[in-house]
This record gives sequence, C-alpha cells and structure tokens, in this order.
Amino acid sequence: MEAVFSALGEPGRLRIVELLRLGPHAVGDIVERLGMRQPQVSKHLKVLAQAGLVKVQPRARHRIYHLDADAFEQMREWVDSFEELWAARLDSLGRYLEELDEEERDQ
Amino acid sequence: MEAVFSALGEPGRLRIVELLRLGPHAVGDIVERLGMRQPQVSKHLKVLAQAGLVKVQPRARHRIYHLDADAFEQMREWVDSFEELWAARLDSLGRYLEELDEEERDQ
DNA sequence: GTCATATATTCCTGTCAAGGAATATATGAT
DNA sequence: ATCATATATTCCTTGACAGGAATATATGAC
Repeated sequence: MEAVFSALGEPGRLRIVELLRLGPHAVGDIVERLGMRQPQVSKHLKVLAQAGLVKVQPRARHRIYHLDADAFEQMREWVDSFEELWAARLDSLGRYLEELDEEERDQ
Repeated sequence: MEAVFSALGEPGRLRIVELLRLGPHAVGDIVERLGMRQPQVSKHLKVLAQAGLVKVQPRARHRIYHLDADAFEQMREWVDSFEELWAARLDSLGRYLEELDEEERDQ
C-alpha cells in the first residue's frame, strides 16, 4: 500500500491515473492530453508500474498503458478495513464515548 | 485526494493511520507504541490533519487523535469510481479488445 | 541495410520534505 | 505562582525526488 499511496501522491501521476481510468492510452496520448513532456511521463509510468498500478502492453512501436484492476481491488480492501471497524464500534461503548466527546466539544 | 495520498505515502504516517484504525490515541501513546520521536509524531499528525485524515480532541492536557470517517468515505468513492467504469466496460467492446490483447500477450 | 517514430534512460540541478535537537506553548497539580 | 507533563514549533541539515535536456533503445517503414 505504501508504494501505491506514494505513487499517487504526486500531481502528475495522479492525473495520469485518472486519464487511464477512461481506458488504455499510449505514452504519446498521455503526453498530448496532459501537456506533459514525454520523458517525465515515461518516468511517472515507471513509478506507477513499480507500484503495481499500471501494466504495459506493446502494440507495434507503441506501448499501451492501462490500470491494473488488482491494485484497485487491494486499495478497496484497505479502505474497507477501516470502515468495517467503525461500523463494528458504532453500537458499542465506543459510540457512547464519541457522543460524549462531541457534546463536550460543542460547549 | 492528492493531499490524502501524499500524506499516506510516507511510512511513518501510514503506520500512525493504521494504529489509529484500532481507535483514538493520544500523541504519547503513538510515540510509545510506534517507537517514534515525539516531535516527528506531532509533525506527521499535522500533515494528516491538513489532509483531513485525522481530527483532534483535547482531553485534559492530552490531545487525542482519531481518524475522520469522511476522509475514508471519500477515498472509497474515489476507488469505486474506477471499479464501476471497469464493470461497465466488461460486457461491451472493451471486453472483447482486452481479451484479444491477453491472448496476444500469451503467445 | 537506413531512416523515422515512439518510448526509455541518463545526467544534472534545484527544491522540498523528513529527521534531529532544542525550544516554546499549554494545561493540570501543588 | 511554580512546577511538571504533554504536545507543538522552530531551525538546521541532509537525502530523495521531480523537472529539463540530451541521449539511448526499440520497432516499423522503405
């Protein structure tokens, strides 16, 4: 997870990922659509690939990048692991204490 | 989202967040449990707070930090926005093309 | 083969962020 | 008011990383 977050925590890379959400794109496409320079795009894609977020697929002399569903499934599980715990605490002591705290804060 | 990912993309902060998943903790608790130095913990918590991931709640002379559910709900929606699109493409042309690509790759 | 196109890599430089140490602030106890 | 404890902030230094420019590599066209 850490590599994933670190990779997404950079503006350019996040833009690339959100572009790839629309579907696979060649490097040149990304360069053109996002107005970034080709070497930086290649470097960002390398980082994203190392984090497992994207995969490549050579197509003639183009390299088509696409998101890897597994990475997103793992992210989803990670996020869910938090919300599950909160849901479990909602009807127990934790809930009571949290309400107390909120009232206190409002005063 | 960018600030969130950037905040989580640092080992120490990720550890703090995963500790807070177990429930609210005072700064000293975090320091002790994670074996980090107090000033760094405070600084990390500041970054996490600015990203909206944690909230504070003063309790005597302690400051109890806890995760903010809204931030995780937003993350969840972000991740879902990817998986939804893929699901939508599964029974359309995209699916067909992707299968073609996979076969090609295996050869 | 040569050439052109698409992409990756290298090298350099500047910037930013993390850690360490010291210090400041806040709050409760006496 | 003084002191102790808990936490935050500042300053400094160093390392990592992003961008730019140039160059290398791969692949297809001819």
